[in-house]
Amino acid sequence: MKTLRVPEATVTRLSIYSRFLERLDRNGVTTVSSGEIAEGVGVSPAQVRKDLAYFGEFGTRGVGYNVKDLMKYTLKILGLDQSWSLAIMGAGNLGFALCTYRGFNVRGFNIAGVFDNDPTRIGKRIGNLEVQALEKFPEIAERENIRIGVIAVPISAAQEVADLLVKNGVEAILNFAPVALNVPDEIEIRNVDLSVKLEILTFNLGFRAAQSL
Amino acid sequence: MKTLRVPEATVTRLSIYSRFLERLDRNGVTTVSSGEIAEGVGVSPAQVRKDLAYFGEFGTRGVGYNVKDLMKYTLKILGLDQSWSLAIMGAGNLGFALCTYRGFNVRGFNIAGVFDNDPTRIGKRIGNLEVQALEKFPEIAERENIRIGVIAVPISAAQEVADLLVKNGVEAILNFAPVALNVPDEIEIRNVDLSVKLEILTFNLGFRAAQSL
DNA sequence: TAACATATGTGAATTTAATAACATAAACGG
DNA sequence: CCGTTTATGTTATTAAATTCACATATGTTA
Repeated sequence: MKTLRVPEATVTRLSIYSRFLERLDRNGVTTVSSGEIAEGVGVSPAQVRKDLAYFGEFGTRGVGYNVKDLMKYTLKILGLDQSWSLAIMGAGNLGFALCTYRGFNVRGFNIAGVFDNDPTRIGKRIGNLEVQALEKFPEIAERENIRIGVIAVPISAAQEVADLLVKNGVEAILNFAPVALNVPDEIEIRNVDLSVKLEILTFNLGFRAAQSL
Repeated sequence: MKTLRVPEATVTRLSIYSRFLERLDRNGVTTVSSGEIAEGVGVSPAQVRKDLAYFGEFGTRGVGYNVKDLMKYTLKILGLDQSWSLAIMGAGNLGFALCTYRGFNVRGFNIAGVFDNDPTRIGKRIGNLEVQALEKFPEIAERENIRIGVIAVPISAAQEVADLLVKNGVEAILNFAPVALNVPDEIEIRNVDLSVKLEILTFNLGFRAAQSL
């Protein structure tokens, strides 16, 4: 098998293309060109074609791409032709927002449990979920086949929660705590840092000001 | 002036170094090496030095970096030696979580207003803030000198809100709606897409499974 | 004070990603 | 059925980012 490494930036864009295609499909658009996708998501047409080329030939020369088909292909590539069970670790404001975030359901993610260790939060309902004690995680993780954990706890608890996830068979972690977590190499982990992008903005605003002196 | 373009990845890491340095400082650490920073945030030592080199020489050969000093430098570079007033647009669950997110205050961001157009939300309190009607934005933006707007509204309202921000002098936008917004070139805009990173995880889990066949 | 250990700063080499350019294939019109 | 148009897929080119390697500077010890 020809195993060509796919750049993470390509996967990121694929996820964005995929959602754009879903929108086109909902709007009844049947055919789309790389140029239109590029325009819609803010990249170059060559980039779109190059990204898709990692995975095969999906278009028709002189015509473009069939929206429904390409949508399905992108979903398949991203592993979204199946449903994934998530656990949200932490039922604070961020955990709450993640539990109720529509975007996850739409893309086939199923929030199978919310966990916290704060007694005042345990038992509370979030939508049709009930906040569970952390101790319940092993049992529920097994029953619900939870392969992905989302960490939405304070920095001080993040490593401990990551350990709990790993110990109970979670294979991938999305970490919202602004700290580098220590996990075995075989665990997929990505961080989402809410203030980093804000600081890119302030950097650029300052930088621009400096350059116009 | 020598204007060397700074890669965005460098700025991203700088933000992460900066926070790591604050943590070291809180823990009473006074000196740190590029290797220790690298270890702490998960990059290579050469990367740390290269990143810092865009902005000057901050260390002492054979010794390392003074934690307090380097922390101040990184904050300065990121534009965080001043306070920035933000507006959170959208008082849904995500907007709520962002309003109460500690990480922003810690880094010098001041949430100067929360806005929504839903009458059932307007007037509600979030911490010491009161949700304001969207119509109040121009007045409050001017009074509070809001230069950064955070979009936490549904896709359907995102472009309209972006237009409102731009029209009222906002210079930078952090967009949580999973859609490419149209703004003038001089506006700094960055997107945070909560499901993209999850889909990188599912892609990798699937990819790994495919490779082990 | 000389030799050694340590860790920065940086130019060169390497790797990786993005862009451009173009050959190829499909559709259409006369 | 041939020429024209269009848009893909792919190769070549350019650009960018990362890693490497080492010269340089500092502190320490004998």
